[in-house]
Amino acid sequence: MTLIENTPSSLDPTIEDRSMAIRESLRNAIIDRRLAPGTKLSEAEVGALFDVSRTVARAALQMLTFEGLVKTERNRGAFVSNPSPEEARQIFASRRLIEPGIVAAAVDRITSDDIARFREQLVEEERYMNERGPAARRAEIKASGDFHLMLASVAGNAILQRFMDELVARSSLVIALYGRSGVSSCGHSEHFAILDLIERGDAKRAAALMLHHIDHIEADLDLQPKQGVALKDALAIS
Amino acid sequence: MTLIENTPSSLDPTIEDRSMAIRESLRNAIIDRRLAPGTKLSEAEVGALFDVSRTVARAALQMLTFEGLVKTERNRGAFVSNPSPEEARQIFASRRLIEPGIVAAAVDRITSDDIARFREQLVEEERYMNERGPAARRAEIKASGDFHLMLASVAGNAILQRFMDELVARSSLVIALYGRSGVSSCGHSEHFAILDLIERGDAKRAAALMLHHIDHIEADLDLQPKQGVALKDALAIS
DNA sequence: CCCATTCAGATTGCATACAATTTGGACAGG
DNA sequence: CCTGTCCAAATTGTATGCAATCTGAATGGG
Repeated sequence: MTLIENTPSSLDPTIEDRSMAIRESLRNAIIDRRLAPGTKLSEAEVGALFDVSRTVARAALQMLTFEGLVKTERNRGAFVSNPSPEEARQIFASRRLIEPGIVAAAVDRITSDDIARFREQLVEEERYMNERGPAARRAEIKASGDFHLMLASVAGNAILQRFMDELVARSSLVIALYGRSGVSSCGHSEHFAILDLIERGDAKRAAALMLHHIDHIEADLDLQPKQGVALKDALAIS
Repeated sequence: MTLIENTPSSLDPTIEDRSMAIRESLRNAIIDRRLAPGTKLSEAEVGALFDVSRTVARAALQMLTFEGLVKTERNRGAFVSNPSPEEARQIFASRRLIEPGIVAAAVDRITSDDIARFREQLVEEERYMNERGPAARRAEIKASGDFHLMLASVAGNAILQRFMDELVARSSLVIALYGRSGVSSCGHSEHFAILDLIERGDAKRAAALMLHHIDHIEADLDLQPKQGVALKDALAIS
């Protein structure tokens, strides 16, 4: 019996669906800020870019719309989300609610292997911090978010992990729009401190520091309505 | 200038999309237990039922898949979700994390108008409780979930509200599969008690009671793997 | 009698064609 | 010059057709 299943490129097991692959690709482009908020994502254009029909491109855009990374207006098309200050506040309020619990769950489940992987990740994060240039900045933002996602993964709750996927991605958009300094420099050392507390099994302090950390991230934002956005929203409301 | 927009049936403003309407309809059928877990939802069948093409039906099923109410297997089709005991535990763990925070937020924002609406809702819930028959049971389950959703709506965070939409709907599926007594009778009185504490502004006790309430709901479950499900999962893993 | 193979029917995955809607500009009137 | 109307190009919404895949029963061999 021969293995007819030749598993063409199975690095990621979830690339069963081409629309899923496109979603991932666009997702990364959005959270990396290669696609700016407000950018139009026409079905034909996306389809041509990935060499698929509009049907598949449309499915990918629908998924991103569900995640809140893309906003579609009927008969007008899909655009990279342009979160309002109010949306930004809600995103961080949600994170304040969820992440301390994730940290507490991670304390109970984390292994020494996990901790080693976390340290590697934090070292990489540090490396990008010391580099210059927009590419390093993008990588730094991505790595910073990945810390929170790894934590969610260790916590062992697939549902919360999915919620965090969404919240971290949308946070990245918010920081791109309203961030004062790109990335708060204290964030990185706080990641280290949180990991230390988790390693020591101090769930209470780890959760408290995570709360503090989220406050810091949000404090670095300047949540004033952007001119263009405000105008657009006003038109949408009237 | 005549109003060409004749707004045919605009009770729900979000029925701009036919696929959205189908999603709502199927969603209600699933959480009402008119569609049992495991039921196959073929694109052609759904399309014929709602008099749309497979394209539109497919979009609705994709949305439900994203919400976790439907599970689709590639080249096989979509089925009403059959949550495993582990999934059930994760759903309730998520609710324990999120709902106390929602209650606390609701305390700060609730108006006397809201409270009146809540009391109406609870009276209706009580009415269904005293009725007999499967239709009343379905209505009771729905009403019981609606209490939690109204709370999320009052809390004023659209993101958390969407998370709760998903969690409550999936909880309904879990209760249908693993519920010992259908609906725990103490749940209703706890709803009243929670509302009272919210009205008095006692956020701490209200949140604590909500936690207790969720524990009660989960305690009423018998989270043993169902035979058929276990077999199916075993095949999927092997 | 049991088991592996094959094949037809059914269903999904995807592409394409057509209808409906929006948009921006041309154009006529004030 | 400004304004309102109308139309054509472009884009989305939807239906449908074809290819790929799965399922389950019929069939032939052991």
